[in-house]
Amino acid sequence: MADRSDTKTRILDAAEKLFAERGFSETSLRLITSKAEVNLASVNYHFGSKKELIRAVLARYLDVFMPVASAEIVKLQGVDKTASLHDIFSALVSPLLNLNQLRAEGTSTFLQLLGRGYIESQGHLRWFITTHYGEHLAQFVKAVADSTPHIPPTEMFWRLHFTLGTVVFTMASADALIEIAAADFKEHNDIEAVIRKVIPYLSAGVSVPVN
Amino acid sequence: MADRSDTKTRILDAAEKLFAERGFSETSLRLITSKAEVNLASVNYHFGSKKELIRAVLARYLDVFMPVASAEIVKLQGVDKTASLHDIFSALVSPLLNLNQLRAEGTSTFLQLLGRGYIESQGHLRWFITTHYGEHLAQFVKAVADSTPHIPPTEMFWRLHFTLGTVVFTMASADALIEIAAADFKEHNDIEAVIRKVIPYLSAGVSVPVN
DNA sequence: CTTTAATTTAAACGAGTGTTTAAATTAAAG
DNA sequence: CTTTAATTTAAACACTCGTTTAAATTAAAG
Repeated sequence: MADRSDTKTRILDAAEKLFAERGFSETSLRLITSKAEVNLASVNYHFGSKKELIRAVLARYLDVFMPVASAEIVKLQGVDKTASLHDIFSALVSPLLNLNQLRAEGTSTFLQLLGRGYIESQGHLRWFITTHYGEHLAQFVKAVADSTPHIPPTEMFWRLHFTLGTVVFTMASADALIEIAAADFKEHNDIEAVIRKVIPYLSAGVSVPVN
Repeated sequence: MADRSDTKTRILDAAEKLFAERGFSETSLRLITSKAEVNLASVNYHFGSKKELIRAVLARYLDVFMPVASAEIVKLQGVDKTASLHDIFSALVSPLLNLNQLRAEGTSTFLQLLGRGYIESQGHLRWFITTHYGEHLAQFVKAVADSTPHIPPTEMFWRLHFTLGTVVFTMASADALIEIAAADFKEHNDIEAVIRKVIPYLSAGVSVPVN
């Protein structure tokens, strides 16, 4: 097996790019394999099915991001027992930006994939993420809850989903929004600028007193 | 032409229900016409294409909602020159709930359709909404901007899109979230409860001072 | 070198999609 | 009643999709 992984990698690289910019169901295997310059059948040979390819694309990022993000949260809580919401969200910025070292446009690709995943999937991706990375998610949720003891758990449930919606939608359409902002306001942003804009918004929303 | 509109209405009713709960591209014309108990070809006969059917489904709600919402904003600004963000968002609640008188489950169907529309559409729905209801949207954006003069226009651009993301994502998955909240927290919500929960979150996020 | 395993390839399969057509049916107008 | 128009119907069209198959090719092992 010479470059057995070469074909796999070519597929993953082409797939993640296309998935991120057009969504999963709008991206056919024929488009992926033609961009990757590999045979159509090689997807099913190496990954089994399109569903498993989607999971593999996401796992390649999540396996890197999740442990690093977890470590940042732990580190933050070690330093500051009463970390603010803003601090907690900010702790995720460098793990996110590190993905640009993993692959070009890694950060925005990952965030867009996450957005697409939550928007499109009828369940199999939600299931995949929560069963494979559930402990990390639970740890993050706990950190957020501890930082805002005045918000009851049931209210926090809703606000975290509001937050998920904000992030997911913003990231899925980030490219378009950045373009519009440049055209209408002559303000040139990248994905990091968007992340830094959204954090105060989320922090304020999650922590606003009830009633 | 006896019940010419009957077939059209049967199609619209079946389509909006299916579109709201499974999305546009996941809903085939064959599924719609079988639920509506009409012939497959009648969709193309009455609406021309699937795209135009989608627009017709949305227009049936927007034509009712937009003028009423606009009127509420105007009324609010007449009474209170310095209406708060919370007031402005709250002014939309009764126009939204009025849709339940238009059709059963009207409010949640409309909000879910809006969410699906913004999430799924590759542009034609965004274009349709902004060109047909642009003045209403501009009026709403102005009201929000006037209520928060400390937020510069370019920052407001981003925050309104964050808001759109929150609403759209929450509403598209509202049914699932309401179910989970009932199962996990024994808290039974309807669409109105969700709307009332999201307003403080949005208000806080949009108005939080920059830096 | 020969054998065995892994991979790539071209082709086809079967199912699903939106749309179109032309005939049949129903309603409206003269 | 007859003619004309509107609507409904069944069938087919043309296309795309993910997946499978079996043969050809390439790499690894003995």
